[in-house]
Amino acid sequence: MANKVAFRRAPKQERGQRRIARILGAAAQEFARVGFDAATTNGIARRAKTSVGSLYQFFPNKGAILAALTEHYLNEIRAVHAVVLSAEAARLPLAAFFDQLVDLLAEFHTTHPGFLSLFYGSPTSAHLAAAAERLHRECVAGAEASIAARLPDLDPARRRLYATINVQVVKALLPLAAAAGPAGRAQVLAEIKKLLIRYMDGVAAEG
Amino acid sequence: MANKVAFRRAPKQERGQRRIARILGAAAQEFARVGFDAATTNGIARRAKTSVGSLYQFFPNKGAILAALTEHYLNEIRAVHAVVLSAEAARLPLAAFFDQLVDLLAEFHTTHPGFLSLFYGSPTSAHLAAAAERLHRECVAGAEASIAARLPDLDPARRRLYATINVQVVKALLPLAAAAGPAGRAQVLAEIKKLLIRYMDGVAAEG
Amino acid sequence: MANKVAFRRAPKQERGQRRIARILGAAAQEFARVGFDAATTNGIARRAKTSVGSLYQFFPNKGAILAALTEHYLNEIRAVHAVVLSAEAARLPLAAFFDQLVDLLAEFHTTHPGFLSLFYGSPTSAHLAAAAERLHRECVAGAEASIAARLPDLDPARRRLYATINVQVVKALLPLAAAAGPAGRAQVLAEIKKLLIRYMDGVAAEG
Amino acid sequence: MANKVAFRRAPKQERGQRRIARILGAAAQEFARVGFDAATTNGIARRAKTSVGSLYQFFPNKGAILAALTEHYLNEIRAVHAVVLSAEAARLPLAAFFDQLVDLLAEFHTTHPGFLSLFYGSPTSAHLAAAAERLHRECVAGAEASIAARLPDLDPARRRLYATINVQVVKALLPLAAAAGPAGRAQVLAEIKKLLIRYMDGVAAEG
DNA sequence: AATGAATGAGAATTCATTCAT
DNA sequence: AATGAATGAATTCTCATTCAT
Repeated sequence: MANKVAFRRAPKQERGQRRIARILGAAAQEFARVGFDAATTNGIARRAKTSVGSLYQFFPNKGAILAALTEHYLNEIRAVHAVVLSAEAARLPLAAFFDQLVDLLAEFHTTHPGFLSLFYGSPTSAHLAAAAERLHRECVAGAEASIAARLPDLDPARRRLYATINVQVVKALLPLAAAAGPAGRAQVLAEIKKLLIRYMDGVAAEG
Repeated sequence: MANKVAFRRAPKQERGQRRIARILGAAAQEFARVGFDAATTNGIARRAKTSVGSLYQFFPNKGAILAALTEHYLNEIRAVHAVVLSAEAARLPLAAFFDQLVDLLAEFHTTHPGFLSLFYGSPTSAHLAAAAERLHRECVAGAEASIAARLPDLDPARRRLYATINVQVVKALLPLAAAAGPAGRAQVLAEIKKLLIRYMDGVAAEG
Repeated sequence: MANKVAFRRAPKQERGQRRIARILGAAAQEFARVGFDAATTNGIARRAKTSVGSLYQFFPNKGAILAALTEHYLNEIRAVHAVVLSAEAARLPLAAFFDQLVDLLAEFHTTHPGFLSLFYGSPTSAHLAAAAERLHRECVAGAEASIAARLPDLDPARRRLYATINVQVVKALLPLAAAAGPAGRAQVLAEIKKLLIRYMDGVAAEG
Repeated sequence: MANKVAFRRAPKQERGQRRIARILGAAAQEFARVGFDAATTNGIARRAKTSVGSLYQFFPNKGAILAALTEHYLNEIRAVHAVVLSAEAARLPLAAFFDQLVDLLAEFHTTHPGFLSLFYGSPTSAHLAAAAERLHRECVAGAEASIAARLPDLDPARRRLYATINVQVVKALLPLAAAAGPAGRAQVLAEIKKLLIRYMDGVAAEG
C-alpha cells in the first residue's frame, strides 16, 4: 500500500531516508501552519534545511509530498487500530473501551501535530480532499470493525452510520482537548468519553 | 420632502445593494465550490455578472468579501438563535428542544450551502480562520445562552465547555446529513438528536 | 483556419489588437535571436513593452504564441502563392516564372525576418516541429499546384517529389541571399533561379 | 622499456577513451532525439551508462560535449573529402563524380544519425550555432577544392559561391532521402544527383 | 577516479489588485 | 460608477553543475 506513493527514485542510502523524513516533517509543519495550498515547496525545503532540487529528487510534485505524508499517517493510524481491535479490547466494557480509545487517539493527535491539516480536508484542492478521504475511510473502517465486534447483529448500514458518527465526533472534539491546554485537557477528554459512551450505550440498548 | 430626497437617492443605493448581494452570492458559491483560497476575484465577479473593478469598488480586497459574507451569515445565525432562545423554547422538554434545534440548523445548512466553507476554517489563510472563529463564537454564545436557560446553576466554565462540545458535534455531523441524500437524511438527523439528547441528559443528571 | 489559434479571449478593442501585434512581433524577434525554446515569455513581454500578465491574457501559453505566429506567416505565404498560382503566372515561360517566384520569396524573407526560425524546425520541441511542418506543407502544396499547372500529365507522386525538392532548395538557399549582403544578394538570387530553371527544365524534358 | 611504461598506463587511458566514446555516442543519440537544448547531461550520462560526475570529469560543460562531437564528425567528414578529392575523382566525368559523392554523403548521413542535429544549427544556442558553422565551413572547403580541381580558372569568389550552394543543396535534400524510406530513397538520391549535375553543367558551360 | 545526491538560478504561469478609459 | 485590460510578485518545477563520499 505504501508502494502507491510515487517516489521519484528509491533512496538507497540512509542519508536519503533521513532527508525524506526531514522533508515530510517540514511539510507536516508547513501544512499545519498555513495549509496545503499556501505551503510552498521552497518553504518546505527551507524548513527541511535542504534545497528545492533535493525535494523534487524525492517527490515529483507537491501533491506527492502530501500523498507520502498521508501514507505515513495511515500506517500510524493502523497501529492504533491494531491495539483497539485486539481481542482484549473487544472484551472490555464499553466505558473502559472508550477510555482507552480516546486516550490513544488524543495522544496520537498530540504526537502528530501535522495530522489534523490532512484529516480535515477542505475542498480547496483535489489532492487535499483525496488525502482526507483516505484517512477518513481508514478511521471509519476501524470504527466499523470495532462496532462489529461488540454488536455483531447490527445491520451493516447502521453500523456504517454509527462508525461515521463516532469518527466525526472524535475528529471534531479532539482539537478542543488540544486547545484546552494542559489543565483543561483531561476535562475535555473526559467529556468526549462520556458523550461516546452515552451515545453508544443507547445504540446497544436500542438493538 | 425628506422622503422624496431619500427616494431619489434610493435607486442608486439600491442598485449598489443588489450588486453587493450578487457578489456575495457569487462568492459564497465559489467558496463552496473551490474554497476561499482557490476562488479568484475575477471568477467571483464573472459569476456575479459584474466586473472585477466593480467588485473592488465595494470590497477593498478578497478578504473583505469573506468578512462581509461572514457578517451576513452571522445575522442569519442570530435569527435562528432568536427562535431557539425564545421563552417557549426554554420550556420545551430536552428532546423536543433538540428536535427543533437540529431541524432548524439542518435547514440552515441546506439553504446556505456556502456557509460550510466559512464555518470549517482551515488555517489556510488568516482571513478564513478569522471568519470561522467569528461564526464559531456566535454559535457557542447561542448554545451557552440556551444551556444557561435550562441549567442556571451550572459553573460558567463547564457551561462554556458543554456549549463548545454541542457546537462542534453539530458542526461535524450536519454535513453527514447533507451527504446522505434525501433518503438517509432523516436517519442521520435522528441520530444527531439522539446523541445530543443522551449526552445532555447525562449532563443534567450529573449536575 | 486562423480560428485554430486559441486566443484566450477575443480582443474587442483596437488597443488589444495592437498589443497582440506587438507581442507577435517581439516573439518573432526573440525566436529569431535565440530560438523558440530559449526565448522566454518574460523576454518577449519585455521586448513588446508589456507585462507577462498581458501576454498571458492573449495567449494561454508559449506554444500559442508560436501557433499564432505560424498562422500569421501562413496567411502571408498564401498571399504569395496567390500571385504565383495566377493564370498569368502559369502562362509565363519557366525562366520568367522562377524569376518572379524567387524575387517574391526573397522579398518575403527580407520583410519577415522571424519567419526563418519557424520554417527551419528542429525536433527540439513538438511545438516548433508542428509549426515548421505546417509551413512546409503549405509551401509544398503551393509548389505542387504550380507544377501541376505546367506539367499536368506528371505522376502525382513525382509531382510531390519535385515540389518538395523545390521547396527544400529554396528554403536552403534564400538564407544565403540574406547573408550575402546588399552586394552579393542579386548574384545569389540569380544562381538560385538558374539552379531551379536548369533542374525543372530537365524534368520537363524527361516527361 | 618505454613500451612497457606506455603499456602500463595504456589500460587506464584506454578505459577513459572508451568512456568518452560512449558519452559522445550517447550525446549524439540524445541530440538527435530531442535536440541539443532539450538534451540533459544527466540523460546523456544515463544513456552512456555512466554518471554525471564522470561526464563532467571529461567535459567541463554541456557545450564541450557538443564541441567534441563536432570534432569527431569533422574528422569523419575529412575522410569522405579525402576520397572525393583524390586524383581519380578529379578525372571522373561530372555525372560519375556526383554519383559517387552523393552516394558517399548519403551513406555518411545514414551511418551518423546524430550528425544532422549538429549540421543544421538553429540559432538556439551559441554552442550549437558554432558547431554548425564549423561543420559547414569544412564542407564548403571540401566543395571548393573539388570545384577548383575541375574549373581551375574560376574566380575564387564564384567558386566559393558555387561551393556554398552545393553544400546547402545537399544539406537540404539528403534528409528527404532519409525520410523517404528504403523504397523512395534511391529515387530521391537520383534526383539530387540530377539537380547537381544539371546545375554544375550549366556552370561549366558558362565559364 | 567514479558516483549520484545536492544545489539553486531561472522559466512558465497565475491571480490579486490597480487604473486608464 | 463601471469596466476589464494591465501589472508583476509569487509559485511550481527543471536541469546544469558541484562536491562529499
